[in-house]
Amino acid sequence: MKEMNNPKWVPQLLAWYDVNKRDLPWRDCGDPYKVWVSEVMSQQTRIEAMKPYYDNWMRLFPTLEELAKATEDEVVHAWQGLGYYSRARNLRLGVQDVVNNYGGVVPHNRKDMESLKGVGSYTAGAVLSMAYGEPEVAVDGNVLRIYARLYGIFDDILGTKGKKAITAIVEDTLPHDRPGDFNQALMDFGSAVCIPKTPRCGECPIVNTCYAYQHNVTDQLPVRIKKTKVVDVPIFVGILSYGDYYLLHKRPNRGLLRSMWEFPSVENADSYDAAESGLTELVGALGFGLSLQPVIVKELTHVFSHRKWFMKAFRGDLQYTGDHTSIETIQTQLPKDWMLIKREEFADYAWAGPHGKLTELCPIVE
DNA sequence: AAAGCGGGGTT
DNA sequence: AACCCAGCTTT
Repeated sequence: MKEMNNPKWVPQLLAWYDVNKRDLPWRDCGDPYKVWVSEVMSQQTRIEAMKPYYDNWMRLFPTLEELAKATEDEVVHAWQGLGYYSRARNLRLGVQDVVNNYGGVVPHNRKDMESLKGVGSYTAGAVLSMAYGEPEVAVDGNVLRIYARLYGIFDDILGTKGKKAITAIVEDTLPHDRPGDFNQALMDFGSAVCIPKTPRCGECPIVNTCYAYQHNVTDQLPVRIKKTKVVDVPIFVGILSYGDYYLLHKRPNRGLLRSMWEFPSVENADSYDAAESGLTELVGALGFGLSLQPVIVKELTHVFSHRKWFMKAFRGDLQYTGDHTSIETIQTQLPKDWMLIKREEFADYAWAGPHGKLTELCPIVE
């Protein structure tokens, strides 16, 4: 085994953790499934935001086997509102892999762990160290920030070079007697003391060995260079009803908010008239005529990581242009990615982000 | 190496 | 309005 460097800040951080650690339901439970779920839910997400989802998830899918049996629609529905829905789909696939090919036992080594869907370098290290006590690092945004400051790393921590440089130091400083506690100590420390904007150096237990503090460059570290451009997208939305039923569309099985339900919409239309003809064409292909009311009933803006929706919602009434027939018959004749449902059934489906907020414009049916 | 993928709290 | 969060996958 490689010789381990154990600088004095490591036991100091562990001592801080022993006093200040957060009490979290998946912590110190020794259950790799619970740790796995919590780690995936935490990706790019604050702990406070995912906690209620975690509790609900464990009620719905308490074990690997229960989750493996669930449908994709069920897991996405349980994930609704949390974002990055591929996490839910991949978690289900990864768990199925473990049940089918690993005898239901989460792997104990990094190679097998990282082969599971949705499990990357960070999540593998987190699960292995926290659930099994394996000496594996878990390098996330907190760790990159903390080490950049502690060791004066001026490489871009979002780039490959910076991440590799820091990972090498983390591997060198990982205490093999308490790897799980150490990784979690870095998370809690990064969330409470060594925070992104203005680090609380006044209450930091390891300032005496911090490069950024000693050299007075805490305002320069870490270096993060990001270049995401947010594209503006105007969207006209039709809240279209046929009697007590609303017409909904399932987004395609690729791209943003894939396979989630939305009200019929037209992107990038530059006028009401263009939107009206777009919606008329959509429902026309289903056998409906449309009377759209030219009054905006709701206007809202929704920001994603790489685009921004400017939504204008209108009401409309549908007329069936085919032979007079029952609602049940019309429903069966619709393509798979369209449906007519009542307001009271809305809660049974996963809504495409901001479309869920438009449901409040629909009358309550008791 | 860069882009795609959500939503919400903080500054 | 910018920043950033217990990142991973696809291109």
